[in-house]
Amino acid sequence: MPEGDASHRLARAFDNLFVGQRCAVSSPQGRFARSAELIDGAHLTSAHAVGKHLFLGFDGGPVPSWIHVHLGLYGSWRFSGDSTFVAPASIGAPRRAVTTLAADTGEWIPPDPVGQVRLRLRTAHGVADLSGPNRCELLTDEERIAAELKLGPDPLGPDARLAAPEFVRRVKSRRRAIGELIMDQAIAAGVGNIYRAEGLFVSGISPMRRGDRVSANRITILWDHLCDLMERGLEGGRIETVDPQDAPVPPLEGDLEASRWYVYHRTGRPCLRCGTPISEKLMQGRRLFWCAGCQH
DNA sequence: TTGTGATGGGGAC
DNA sequence: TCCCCCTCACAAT
Repeated sequence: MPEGDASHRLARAFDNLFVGQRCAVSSPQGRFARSAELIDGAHLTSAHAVGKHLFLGFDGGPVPSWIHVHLGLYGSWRFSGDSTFVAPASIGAPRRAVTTLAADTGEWIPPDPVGQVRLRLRTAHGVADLSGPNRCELLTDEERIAAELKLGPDPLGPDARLAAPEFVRRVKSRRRAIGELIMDQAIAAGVGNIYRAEGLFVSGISPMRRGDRVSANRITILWDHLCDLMERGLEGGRIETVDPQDAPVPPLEGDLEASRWYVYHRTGRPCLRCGTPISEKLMQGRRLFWCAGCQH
């Protein structure tokens, strides 16, 4: 259930653990078997993310080959390896950690795949198992570029801060509610349901306000907040948006997550800033949360 | 044991 | 707007 912070964290993990190494590529589940065979044994040469999309580049084939992964709602990667292989147990949707099997010899042995593993990448030191992706496919370089061109500016992309005017332009040209717009990956790549709710709250913007009726100045502020919040999520390894200054001390009873999010999953609870009960409704089939007292 | 929801997205109407 | 896909943890029974 990753938003952009998770895919960028994944790109970093692959950069550290796999780039430059020869990879055994397989599909224990079978659904990616035909493609896996084509790049099995190739070297991973690059890893990068754009929005929620992860691109892994391989050499060795007749044409440049990319594995394109989008985790969707349920997808996740699970990592395990020897002592030189330092990675989080998993990134993406919640998954039980894999118990690492230590052989008597002390040598690392790849664990059996757990559950439905669409894709396994293995080096001499560790494995990455992908399960439940929305998308997992092999692309040519041309196709990879086309996929990236469909996406709007990424708050975690290179020079993201300079992209504010482009974000303003894309929002201003639409009449749809800004809460819908910023979930559109062609308008901002990487923003999902949590960053939508939290970004709009921190910016004081009502999710229902039409894009063309938000001032350029406020849209710029929203962009900067999205950059801030998502950088924090990327570095912290989890989405946390509440400024320590706003965190209730001691934490609110029965609201243990109170210091993590302002509005997301806090329906009916008091706003951490103004006390107004947090509102909820469906927007585009997704649960939307906001504070009617703080957002206009 | 069954049911349900979850940080997505695409395609058919 | 609805429907379908992908997977699994956790709640409800």
